[in-house]
Amino acid sequence: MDAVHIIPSMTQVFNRYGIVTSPRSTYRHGDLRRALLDAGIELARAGGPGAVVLREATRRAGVAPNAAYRHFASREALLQAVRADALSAVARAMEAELAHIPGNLPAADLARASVRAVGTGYLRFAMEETGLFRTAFGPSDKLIQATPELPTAGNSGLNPFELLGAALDELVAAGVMPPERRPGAEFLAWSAVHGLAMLVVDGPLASVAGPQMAQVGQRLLDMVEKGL
Amino acid sequence: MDAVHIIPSMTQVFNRYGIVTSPRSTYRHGDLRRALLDAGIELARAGGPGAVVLREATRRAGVAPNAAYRHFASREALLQAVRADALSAVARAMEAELAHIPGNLPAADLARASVRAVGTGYLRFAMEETGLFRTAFGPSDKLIQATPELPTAGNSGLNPFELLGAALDELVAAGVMPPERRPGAEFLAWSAVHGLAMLVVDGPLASVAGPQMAQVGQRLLDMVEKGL
DNA sequence: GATTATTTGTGTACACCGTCCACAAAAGAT
DNA sequence: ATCTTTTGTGGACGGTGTACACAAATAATC
Repeated sequence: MDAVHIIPSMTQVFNRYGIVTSPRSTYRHGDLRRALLDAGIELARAGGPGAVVLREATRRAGVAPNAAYRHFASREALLQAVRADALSAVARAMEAELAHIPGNLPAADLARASVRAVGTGYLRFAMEETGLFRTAFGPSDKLIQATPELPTAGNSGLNPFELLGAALDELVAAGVMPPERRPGAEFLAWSAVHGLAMLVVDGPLASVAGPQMAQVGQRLLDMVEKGL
Repeated sequence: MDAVHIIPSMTQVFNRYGIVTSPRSTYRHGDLRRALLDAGIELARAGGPGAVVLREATRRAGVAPNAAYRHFASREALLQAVRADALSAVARAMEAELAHIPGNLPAADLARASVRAVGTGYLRFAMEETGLFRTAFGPSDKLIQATPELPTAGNSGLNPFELLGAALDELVAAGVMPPERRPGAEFLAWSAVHGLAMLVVDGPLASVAGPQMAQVGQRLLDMVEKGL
């Protein structure tokens, strides 16, 4: 099969910056789903969930608006896919933080450091990738759940929630946390960190706590560690 | 001035349910700003911030879409006013919870109960008035600040944040919390409670923690109390 | 290899939204 | 009684998501 075909319409294709996007040489796109997803991720990164606009994604992919519907049932479905990608980015941010823990710590300290690393990664991601963070945890029609089709895990194979759970398990294994406190503990820890992130990212604490986020974040993790 | 005038157009006015809304008997509305705000609040209550739609508010007020612009500079401005109202509803929910504290407690217990009441009111409001809660704390172009024009206080004259601050002050006054820990403590407490509310209200914990919200909430408040 | 079926694009169209502009009616000021 | 300001109406524009019909490219089948 020859890959070069007549362009269906000779009208030039411009992207939204007015720059000529090379029109596809084939009528079929190749991997439109991927292209739309990438465009969606870029939009989310820059402007949060509200910026994930179907028509704009198709524009960036150099394709008619309706083409999107061959790959996503709706705007919400595209957003869902972007969300999954953002979640695995959160997981990778946590893993990066976990990788910085010195290797020669006693088990109890290691466990505590792991919990902190998970929380710190979460907060760091919220600050550095605000758009993606808001997309990952912003309001959605359907709540996201890890499906084989939409993986939310990082390089370790664990998604953010599972990474937190693993760190808490370490805490129990190291004898730092009594086992009877373990069930449901991820809800508490997650709530604290998530709340701070949300309040700073697009809540009323943006100006107040934003600049000192690192300090406030560590103090919040102190509270979690002490109160869990 | 006679209040009854000729109706400018005899076309019947329908609201979106198809029910005939009595057309205004005067060309001027009377208090359109209030009517739009009420409509906006109702929309927010039912569907969160995204449901606050200018045209729908004007429809409910029985008025042309553009009339709204005589009272609100934009949709966002209307939303801002709704948000302020929702915030004062949060404050009232907290005050209702504070009012249930028995009056004969020792100062330390009273202070602790006050902090819990503030948190419980917050969580209760999130569960019972989800739409308003999401509107109050959802993403906004401009972060809301208490202005005389848009009051956010409850019956006590304090807004939610100030109510929390007052409760924490009690904690210090009663000797429960060392004074050096007081500055910034509202960020920590607020984060924890806010996070749980958000995760349950339109986050991934809706199905997991939603049903046991009361228990999880109290356990979260235990953590805050112990860890602050 | 020619014909058919299936996938994946395009084009047109609709309803809805926020918002701008010009105009008209009511109310207030002079 | 006239003029000015406020507050409503009407029409229009560009943006969105999405439904429907059609066309091109690929895959399947005889």
